[in-house]
Amino acid sequence: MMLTQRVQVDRVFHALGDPTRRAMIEKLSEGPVSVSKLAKPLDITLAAVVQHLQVLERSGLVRTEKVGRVRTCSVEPKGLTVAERWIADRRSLWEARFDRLGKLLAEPD
Amino acid sequence: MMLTQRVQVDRVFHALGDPTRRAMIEKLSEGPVSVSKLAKPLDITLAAVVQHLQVLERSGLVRTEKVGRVRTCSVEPKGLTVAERWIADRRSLWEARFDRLGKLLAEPD
DNA sequence: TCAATACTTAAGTAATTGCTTGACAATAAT
DNA sequence: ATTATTGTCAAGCAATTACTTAAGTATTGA
Repeated sequence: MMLTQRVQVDRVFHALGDPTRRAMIEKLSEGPVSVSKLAKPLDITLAAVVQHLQVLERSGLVRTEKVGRVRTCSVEPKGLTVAERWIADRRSLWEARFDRLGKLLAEPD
Repeated sequence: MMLTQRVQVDRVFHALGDPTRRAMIEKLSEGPVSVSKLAKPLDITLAAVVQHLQVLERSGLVRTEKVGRVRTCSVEPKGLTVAERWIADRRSLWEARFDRLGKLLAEPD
């Protein structure tokens, strides 16, 4: 199912907006870990971590897979790409503006 | 005044976490505008826009200057760089992991 | 000078969010 | 078979956040 870009951007930036969730992504960038190992350094309950994990999964930033009783979490590179592209798009817009401004100053009427 | 990176990252991603604030940045990417012009398409009150603007300014994503009675807002490129770098750092970490995994698979003990 | 414009500020409200507790299910270890 | 581990789910609470209203200030225009 192909979600609109807008909704994807909304979810990704909302997910990245919370410092605990970013800390989780930072940890996962080093490699996949189980939910409880992910929770250990976070001084919140496991239940809270699971809730953050749901937000991260729905955003596409994290992928999880359960085998036996342990769920293993890992970063989903494509998720971060959504955020990267949004930022790059903004940058290209103001850079284009900056270029036009430069030309205008260089070649005054 | 040199803020710690962590606080900057917190503020930037918190600011980007709200869809209205992103819409404001999208508009500002096209060029500087006054507060009231920025507010026009946003179907919230001017006061609410000013509050979002304060968040954006404190995050370093937006810069404003008041001349006469009109405050002109523009994007601050350096702000987006903070977010870009955080993402790039995550990416480099899991790419390094991916490389090690590749070598491990290519040259089995 | 009087009115309109362009914000600003403070206070309060409503919605969202992050978190906890407690009960539960499934799997693994002894 | 019990017991411990690992995670899930639902309900509710507390803090934060987004927003509004209402009153005010400073600047510009007629």
